[in-house]
Amino acid sequence: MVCKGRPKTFENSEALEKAKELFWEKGYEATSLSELIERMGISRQSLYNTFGNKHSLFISCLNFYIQEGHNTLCSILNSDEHAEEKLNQLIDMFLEYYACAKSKGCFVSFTIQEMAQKDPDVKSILDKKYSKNFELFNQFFVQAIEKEEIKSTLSAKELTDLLDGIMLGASSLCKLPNRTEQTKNLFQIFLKQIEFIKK
Amino acid sequence: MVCKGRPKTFENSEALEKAKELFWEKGYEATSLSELIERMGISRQSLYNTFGNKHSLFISCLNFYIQEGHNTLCSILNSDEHAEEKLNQLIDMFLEYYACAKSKGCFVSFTIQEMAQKDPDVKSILDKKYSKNFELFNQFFVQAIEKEEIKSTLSAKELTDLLDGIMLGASSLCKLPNRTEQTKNLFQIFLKQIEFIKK
DNA sequence: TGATTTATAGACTGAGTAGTCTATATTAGT
DNA sequence: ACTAATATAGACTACTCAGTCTATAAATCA
Repeated sequence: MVCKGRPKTFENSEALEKAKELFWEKGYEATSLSELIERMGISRQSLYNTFGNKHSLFISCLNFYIQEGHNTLCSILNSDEHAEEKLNQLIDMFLEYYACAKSKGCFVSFTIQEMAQKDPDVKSILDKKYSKNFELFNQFFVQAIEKEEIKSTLSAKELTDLLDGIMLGASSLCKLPNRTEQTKNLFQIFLKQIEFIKK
Repeated sequence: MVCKGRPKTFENSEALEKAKELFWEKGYEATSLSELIERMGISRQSLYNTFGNKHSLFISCLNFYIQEGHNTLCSILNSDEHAEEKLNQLIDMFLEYYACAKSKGCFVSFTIQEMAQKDPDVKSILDKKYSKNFELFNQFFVQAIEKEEIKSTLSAKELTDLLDGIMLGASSLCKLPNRTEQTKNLFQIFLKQIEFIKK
């Protein structure tokens, strides 16, 4: 079914991806519509037609980013690998994607700081994201302990809280200059909490 | 020595304090000069006469905040108490002042996210702040181990990195709704890394 | 070809921005 | 009382902001 009318010159998902990167770099307030239009490569009217307004575009970007992150997380944690391998993959992914290579930090962390308190929509999205995240990690640690792949003096819940907290900390730390070593070190300290059992 | 001319109707430090609170709440970009003037209770021209412009006012606020925090930290860590008591005071102070009571989070964490990458002045200030912070914590742990007040499977440097990381994480986490327990829990997990030795 | 529908380029709007200027108020010193 | 110096209230400027409007372009369908 082809539609009537002049066809769009862009893909929604590609434009959204570019908007996401700009908001990720600059935050909500510092990003202007002119910049968005330029970066997304679409006209002003097309932006409003397709994405509503600046705020709803931001919300779409945030949800898009969160969904991507969730998919990546699931694909790592739901594999058939040993828990140690999964954790290493998780940490490598985090360091590569968020923390070190580009020092971009994490869009969600940025948004927590900038928007969580003043924007109810954002607050609700972030709240749900972290609840879901918690469930995912917690389930992983519970199962890994049950399967006797790992042992720790910390409980599954404590390991979850600690990993969550360290990831949040790391995504701020990595935005400072020359903190790559310290950022990586945080995760090494986390791994020290766990004894891995190979069968 | 009294100066010529019409006297100011405000104290610099009081006005700065109020500006600091506004920037802390809203960040740099979302805070307008009109709001600053209103909150500080001074005239527009007085703001420019006394503090330069919006950017230099922000820098002054940031330095002011960092200096306050540093003083508090020093007064806790340089006391004659046992290391356990010092750590408890530190954590209580952090939770009370930054994390829980007001859920305001930490001005520095906010600024890392919003400004560290794009503003060289801010970047340099934050870099120095965290280097100084690291030295302070590291020295504390080195001495506490030397004095045999604490023992840990982690080194002084690792304890320092972990505490730094957890504080950064906590100051993001606490901005989300209903994360008080999880925020507090992070520090309890940290304390589990340490065995305290009473004489 | 002509009617209809959708997309786009770019002008436009009203509000708000950071920062400046001007006129006046309030002090100290002579 | 007059001068010099500083502070302040508020008008003003040039610009940018998010969002809208208009005219035109490009497609389908009859």
